[in-house]
Amino acid sequence: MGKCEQCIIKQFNAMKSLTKDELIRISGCKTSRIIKKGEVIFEEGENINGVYCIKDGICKLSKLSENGKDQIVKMVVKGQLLGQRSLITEEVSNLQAVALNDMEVCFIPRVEIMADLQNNLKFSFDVLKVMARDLRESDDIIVNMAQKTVRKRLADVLIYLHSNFGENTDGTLSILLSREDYANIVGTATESAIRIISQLKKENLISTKGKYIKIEDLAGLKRVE
Amino acid sequence: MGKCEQCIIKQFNAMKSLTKDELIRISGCKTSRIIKKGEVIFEEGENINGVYCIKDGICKLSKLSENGKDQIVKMVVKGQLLGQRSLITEEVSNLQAVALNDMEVCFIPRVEIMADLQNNLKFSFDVLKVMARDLRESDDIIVNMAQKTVRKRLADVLIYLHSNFGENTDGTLSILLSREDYANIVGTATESAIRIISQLKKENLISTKGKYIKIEDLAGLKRVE
DNA sequence: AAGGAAATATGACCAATATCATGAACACGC
DNA sequence: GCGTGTTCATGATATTGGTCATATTTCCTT
Repeated sequence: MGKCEQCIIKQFNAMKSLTKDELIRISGCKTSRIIKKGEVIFEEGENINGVYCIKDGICKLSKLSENGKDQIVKMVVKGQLLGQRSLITEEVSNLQAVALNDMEVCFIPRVEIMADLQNNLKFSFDVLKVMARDLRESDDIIVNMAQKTVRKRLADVLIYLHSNFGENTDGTLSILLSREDYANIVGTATESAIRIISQLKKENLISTKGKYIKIEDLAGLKRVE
Repeated sequence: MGKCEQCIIKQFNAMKSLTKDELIRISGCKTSRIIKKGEVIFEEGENINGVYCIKDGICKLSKLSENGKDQIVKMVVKGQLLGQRSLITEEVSNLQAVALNDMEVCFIPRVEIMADLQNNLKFSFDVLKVMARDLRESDDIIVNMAQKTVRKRLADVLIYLHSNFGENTDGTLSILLSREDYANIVGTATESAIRIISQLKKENLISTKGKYIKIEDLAGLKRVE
């Protein structure tokens, strides 16, 4: 099992602010785990009891709505921490986490992370920064949900996925989502998402290869209203 | 001007975790201010340069959408701090703040609050807790925006205002919002908000006295789908 | 108290999106 | 390779909500 103090992944999250001693301590109590695509990492209402540091892969965080639909509220990727909020509010998770591809994660038990949060000011301030940025992002999502059409939101998601997760060698988006996932991100019916994807295809803004989507005209996609 | 170390408002926010010395220092550099109803506290894109501690009153935080509509993302009330996020991300504000009634606030300059955030662990952890809870709330708002009808969202807002801000002696909601504000909270056209309010009135779930709204049948309002 | 501006209210119509139905393509176990 | 379930696709139709037009009421100014 890798050692935290030598792990390069921590560069991308607040754990870079931990001291060498703290990292060695964490290293001794963490557990590594492989999570397969589609596997549930934790459920809504579950006591997470710690934090996941994502060494590789991507997962979706979603919340079940009263109408039975899952709303995806965030994607958490390689380099980020998963589960901080519930840790800090000391409540069960309000979200479900599901792996979107095969993942490699380290799990750090609650008590260990809490000890550092309450002793290492630089660390807790770093987490604070991440949260403040998340809140800003949430504001934007709320505004988009409230004010933009489904078509515009879907175009935005494609652009977002492209700029954040990049493309495969054939130019398709490297992150593979089902049409239902797309619907659950923009908050619409699966049929509507499919319909709009077909439409964007007809307008030559994107193309599809099976489930894979390729952006053909990024500038055009940005112009979608 | 009041002294922070004796101010009871701090009980309701993270400032309760500051030491007496820190409070005395803050007290010496803070400025008190009365803000009239409708007045802008800060604009989107403005450098806030500090934090407001709300001694009395309520304000709305909104963001201008590309379609020209203002989306209200949060209400901040007596006892809470305003402007923490921008302070922490060290960016200009992403939101506009406008007073919904006459307010009394204390403004604490950035450097002073930052000093405490970076020296007092209990204080920064308390702010962290508030933010984690805000994030949780944001998740709920995103899900509601994405999955619920305007009618349901508006009913929810009325219930929220009732349970959070209470009622006047005549039973009307103590917080007075324009129909446009209601529209900007639920993310709809003003006409739609007006229409739905009229409809709820016809169904005897609420009644109105001028701009004031009174909840007549809370249980019924909760049943709205 | 009068006049005018702003907020509230309502109707008519249209566009966006949901829902239901059905079929085609694909994926997987045997 | 063959069913069989799942995902993708598309049509028909219903519903929701947005936009524009126009009253009506409220509120503010003078």
